Amino acid sequence: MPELPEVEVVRRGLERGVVGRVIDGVEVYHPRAVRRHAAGPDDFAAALLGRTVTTASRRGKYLWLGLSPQGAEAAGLEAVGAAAAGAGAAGAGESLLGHLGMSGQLLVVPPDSPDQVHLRVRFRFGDGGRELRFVDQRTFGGLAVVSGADLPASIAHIAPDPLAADFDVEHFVDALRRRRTGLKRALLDQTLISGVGNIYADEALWAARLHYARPTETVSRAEAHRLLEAARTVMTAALAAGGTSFDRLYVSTEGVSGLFERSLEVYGREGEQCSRCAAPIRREAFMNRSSYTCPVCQPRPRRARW
DNA sequence: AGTTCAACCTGAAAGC
DNA sequence: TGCTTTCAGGTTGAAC
Repeated sequence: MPELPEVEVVRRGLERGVVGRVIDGVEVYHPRAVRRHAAGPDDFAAALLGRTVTTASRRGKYLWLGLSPQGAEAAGLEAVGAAAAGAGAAGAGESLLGHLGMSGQLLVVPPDSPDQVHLRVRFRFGDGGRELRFVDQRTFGGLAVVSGADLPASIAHIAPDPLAADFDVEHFVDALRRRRTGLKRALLDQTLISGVGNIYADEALWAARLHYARPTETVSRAEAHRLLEAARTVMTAALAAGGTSFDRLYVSTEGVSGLFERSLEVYGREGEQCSRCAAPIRREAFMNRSSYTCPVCQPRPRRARW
């Protein structure tokens, strides 16, 4: 699934492709895609009609589109201005919140382009231009209209991500060392640090020369800083490359794959040589998925914790 | 209260 | 060839 860099690529595409436009048609083809919208698919569609998309935001792997106030659909630009003026009030406004899950895509495509096999929701716009389509093979992702524009209340539990301006490094270091779990489990816990998934967790741990089973309480402050810096470096580089695409399940809003796969050091490289020490990269089962490490650069701790 | 794990899905690839 | 098993970028809710 898309992790922070991939979701940020999509957010930028939405900013270019749908901000400032008026939604004038919503079709939900699979109710599971809007299961987080408690009032159901019909209410989901009705709540969006006539509203202007004002902003495209992201925290970790969640993204959301700010919506003009209901009933302010008359003129697109006017609505944008009204929403911007009201954005100062805490908790005000509504948003279209989305998560891509393991296989979700948000595509901005011409209305006459053929429907994708796993098309779940279609959004048409008043200008008759490109549509927004939510496509999701496995339906782990989803969309909902929620309250809150700055940070929707429903994702208040998600921690800031390491590329966010408000990420508090010292708070993260303290919170990490207070945990009683394995280091990779902590990295994947979106309430501690968000945006990191299985790929970038393994890449950051390799770059910081730390093993995933290190008990968090034994991680020094310096090691925690090193790990965070590694995560920032690898995700920034991945973003510059357009993200990581193993297959066609992750693509940008334009349908373009990312190129970072070729820069991965350990993830998906079982048996290949570590670029630092030439030892063969090892793959192990971990939390019903896989972890990739260099057995030499990242020795297993004597006291390991999964 | 903090931590862990099964469950939610579809499809491609590997195994037999 | 075809059937079965395994695996895939994630999150939640409930159990411990």
